[in-house]
Amino acid sequence: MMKKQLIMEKALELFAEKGFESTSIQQITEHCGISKGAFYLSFKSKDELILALIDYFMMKFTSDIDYVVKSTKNDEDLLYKFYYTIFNSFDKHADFAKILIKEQMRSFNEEFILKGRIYDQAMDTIILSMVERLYGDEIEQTKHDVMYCVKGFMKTYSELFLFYNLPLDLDLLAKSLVEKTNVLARHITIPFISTELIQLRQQPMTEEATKDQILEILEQNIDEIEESIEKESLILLKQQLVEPTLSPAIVKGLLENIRTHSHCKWVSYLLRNYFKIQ
Amino acid sequence: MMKKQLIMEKALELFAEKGFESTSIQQITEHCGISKGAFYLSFKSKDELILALIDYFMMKFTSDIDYVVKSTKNDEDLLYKFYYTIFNSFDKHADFAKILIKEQMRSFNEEFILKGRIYDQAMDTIILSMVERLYGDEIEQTKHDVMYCVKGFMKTYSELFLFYNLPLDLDLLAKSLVEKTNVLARHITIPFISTELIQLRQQPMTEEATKDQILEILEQNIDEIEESIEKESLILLKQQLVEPTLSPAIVKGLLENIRTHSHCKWVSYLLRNYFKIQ
DNA sequence: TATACTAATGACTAACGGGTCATCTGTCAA
DNA sequence: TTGACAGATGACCCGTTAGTCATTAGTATA
Repeated sequence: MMKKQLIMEKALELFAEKGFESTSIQQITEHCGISKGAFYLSFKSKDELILALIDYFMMKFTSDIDYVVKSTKNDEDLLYKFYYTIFNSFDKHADFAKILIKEQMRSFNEEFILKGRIYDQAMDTIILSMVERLYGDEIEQTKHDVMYCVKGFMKTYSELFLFYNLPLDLDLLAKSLVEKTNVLARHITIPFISTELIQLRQQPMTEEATKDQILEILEQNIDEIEESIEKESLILLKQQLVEPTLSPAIVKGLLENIRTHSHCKWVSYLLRNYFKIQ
Repeated sequence: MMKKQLIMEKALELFAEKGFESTSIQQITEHCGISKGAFYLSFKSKDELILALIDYFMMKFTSDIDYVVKSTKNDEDLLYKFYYTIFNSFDKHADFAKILIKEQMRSFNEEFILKGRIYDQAMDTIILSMVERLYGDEIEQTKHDVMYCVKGFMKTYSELFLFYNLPLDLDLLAKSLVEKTNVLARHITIPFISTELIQLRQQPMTEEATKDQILEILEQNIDEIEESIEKESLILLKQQLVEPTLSPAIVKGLLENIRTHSHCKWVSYLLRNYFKIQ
């Protein structure tokens, strides 16, 4: 509802400025112009608010970038579109990007770490698939290093405009990083990150959303939105999940119908992976 | 004195685990086996403790790496030694490295930001001088990008072993990053970070230690250490600062005398820059 | 032993944190 | 006008925090 949105927006501003822990509920409610009690009508606790924010934006980021990678047919454009989309999202949602970088590794809550790792690995998978597609078997040995460098570029270069308020030339930044990525991928020969290392890193969890989990989110989404093409698409996708009858082309079309709907981005991402749709 | 050292060491462990804000004085004193009052005999406040820790380690890191870069004559070894030294320091002082990365951008205190920026820029200067020396004028346009990528590698790759407890092959890591750096420096043509951008980033402050500031630290150091070659060297260097009479060779020798003394690393770094000693 | 002085203690304060709940307000149907 | 009820309020609870200070323990000197 309205209130929840307001609180999330206003809290985000404060979190970006001072971090989670240094921002009190008092300050949030004052910034919203509501009472303390009203806050607890929308969220059960401060942690729930934080988790809601993380989920909201990370689902957005992850599904957006996954779509860009999977839908771009031309390999020539792929890297450019990838970087452009990433930094454009960071720029548009600068407040969240800031807290993402600021709070990245903080371990004050088990659940936060788990959430963080899940999205981190989703991003790893997306980047790795892109790297494999672009450079093929030739870089089998060094692909994880390339993936890791791409992540490094993302984080390092985003700090430049997030924390120093420097003017951002998105086009130049993307082109510059495309070149750097290509140069690295085509010339490096000494891998540091081996497959074993990656597996060790991932050992704590390998959350693959199950059919039931997707179904649950799907039903929740259906309840939330009003009668529309999107709602119909969701219902059809739900039936397809329970009992597959439709052709891949139809499924892909249905997914396209819901892709841009802000509430359905995440379920669209999950379904794309579940149905193995490019 | 003894107590101060104990508190710093024990606090570091807790900070690395839970962060500054989530660690209370109570917990620190319990972990030290001392009373709360005893803490305040050594430090005026929690902030003073944090600043002392930052200064202690950042001076160490910065002066160590500066010395390595300036004292390595063979260009072939330079990058390798650079990366090796950095990651070795991070590995040896993992607790501090963790809080450095965790708390990097947190802005709960103006003074911390300033401190952070000063050391950040000192590191920028060191890396840039190394890049200029290794690759010369050919990369005039892209040198800042190369410098920034080196910093990115440092941060990104250190997370791998700091937060995932993965086994670390220092030699392989250094070799792997040397290759990556060389590849980037020799092939990239599209600069993103221009000189103007760097200047904009640095505008808030360009702390160049003045003669008086160095003198002050020098006197403090002289008071702190006992009669020894190091103390004599410091006194001679102080005289040289007030009234230059000694030859560069002698100054260099004196600096070498104090370089390894843990209390003098920072003043040695400042003097090396002041006297323009390679 | 008496004195003087420093090092150390921990009960205490004041402030602030997240979270609760009795109370109030505004609206709408009867 | 009355009653019912969802939405909103903020005083209040209780735990925790940084920081203080009167008191005590320990030790060196006379």
